Amino acid sequence: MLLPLSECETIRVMTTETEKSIPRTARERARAEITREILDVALHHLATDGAPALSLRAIARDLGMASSAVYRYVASRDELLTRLIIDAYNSLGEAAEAAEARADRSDLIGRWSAICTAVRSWAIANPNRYALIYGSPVPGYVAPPDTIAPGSRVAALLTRILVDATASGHLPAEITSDLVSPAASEALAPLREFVGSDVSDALIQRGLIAWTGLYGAVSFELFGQLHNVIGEGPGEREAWFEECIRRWATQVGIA
Amino acid sequence: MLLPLSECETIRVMTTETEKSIPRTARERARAEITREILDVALHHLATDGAPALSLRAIARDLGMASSAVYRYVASRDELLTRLIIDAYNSLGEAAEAAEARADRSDLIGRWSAICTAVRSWAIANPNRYALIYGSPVPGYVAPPDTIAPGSRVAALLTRILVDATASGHLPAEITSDLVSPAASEALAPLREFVGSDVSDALIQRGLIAWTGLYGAVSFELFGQLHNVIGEGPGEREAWFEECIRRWATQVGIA
DNA sequence: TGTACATCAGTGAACGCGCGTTCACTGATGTAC
DNA sequence: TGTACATCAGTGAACGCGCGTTCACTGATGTAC
Repeated sequence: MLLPLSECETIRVMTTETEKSIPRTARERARAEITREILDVALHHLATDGAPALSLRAIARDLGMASSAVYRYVASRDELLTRLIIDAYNSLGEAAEAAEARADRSDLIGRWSAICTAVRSWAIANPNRYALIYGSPVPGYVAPPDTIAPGSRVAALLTRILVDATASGHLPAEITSDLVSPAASEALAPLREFVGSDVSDALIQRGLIAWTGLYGAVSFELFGQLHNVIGEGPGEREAWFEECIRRWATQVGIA
Repeated sequence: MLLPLSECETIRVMTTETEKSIPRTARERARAEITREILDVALHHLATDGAPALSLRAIARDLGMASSAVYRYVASRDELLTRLIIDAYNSLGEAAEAAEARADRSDLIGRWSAICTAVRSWAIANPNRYALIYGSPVPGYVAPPDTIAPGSRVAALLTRILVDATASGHLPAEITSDLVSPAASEALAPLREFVGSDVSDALIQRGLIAWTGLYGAVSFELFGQLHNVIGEGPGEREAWFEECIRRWATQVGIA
């Protein structure tokens, strides 16, 4: 699910100008517009009924066209799902990137916090899109490789903080002296290719736990696993999440 | 999703002898047997095709009976789902309890580790059952209150370790002196009722993060989010998970 | 600028499938006298 | 122990629904001369 950091910059450009040159002919313009409409309606169905209930016929119905006409724009239901997945990853990635960009570069904890908060906010605003990318996989559906790059955007942001933290030289001793078992170090090989060689195994491992912890916490909240665990009054969930952020940041030595 | 600790002991008894007194008449015996068969076939379908594809008609077909006959044993598809959910929670809970019981009572880290490992092993052995209870909720389905108690069993085990850790007096100073924001403390109120008043807010918060982290890690592994992140060679995932356990345990002050 | 042909969007009917659930009915099992 | 009645399991047909996908076709838009 990850791409080397070096390639990540290009992705951002690619995805934002995904609708490349302005369409010339009337046909091309109409095509782009209707494709957009189909995706919008699909997104709306996704938001209200969830992915399993997503149906090409229902989309066609909403758009007032024959169900067969949709096939001029979308090859199959699976392809539509793939587009929605990529779209969701990009939407989440953009939200996180925008939030992180607002923080001072040297304010590592501020950047960390901005990302976590953005992920949670986006998930709450788009529960079904979140479930689509981070919930249980749809049985029988296999995500094509095009989803990998968009799916790496948030992770890339977090990783960059670890790199910067290492470069700053301010990491606490307990982390710089911390070691990881040789077997675990080996298991981190794929990530190492992504992160580069400056960051220590221990810090990678800690970052990884924070990363899985972030999504674990958001998923639990979203999927109802925190009922009767964390209060649901105004601000309570936020206060709790703040504490989580603080602890994750401490874990990776930037708090 | 949680029940006061005091009530948890009784649940264990309840659920293990859920098939109460031995059925007397032939009819009752047959009924119990066929109900069992229906659940078994449902479980098998769940394992191979996942929850969304679960169908009463398919189950009837496999059992060689008319589709309408299933309704003598199961009120509706939703009710069947509920039974499978409860069953899954109990199966997971029993696995975790059994593993934890094998550790010495005073060996807190051993108990902690046993629980985490049991959860992961069970999830890997039963991916669709895991997805059923910890994956994205089925749109339109609402879990009835009967699922709460079985769903609390693992959490109860972890909580008891926090209680014992507090009672032991061996918690490191950084935890006993750690504080949580007043707002977060308030948010923890529902949990506090579950845990009792001995355990500090900070420790509850840390336990909570470890808890969500555990399921976050297992979900990520199971749902394919760790592809190209953690190596998939023999023992690599296990080595990585061991490190996670170690860090979570450190977080709650028992490592 | 005008015509001939190719390209493409959209239609409507059809195929073949599966699903959950209900209902009137038959026949076996259990129970009370 | 035997009979009369009630209970229950299981059948098969039906209702009404929705789905993904294909295909031959019409009519509009684009292109090359």
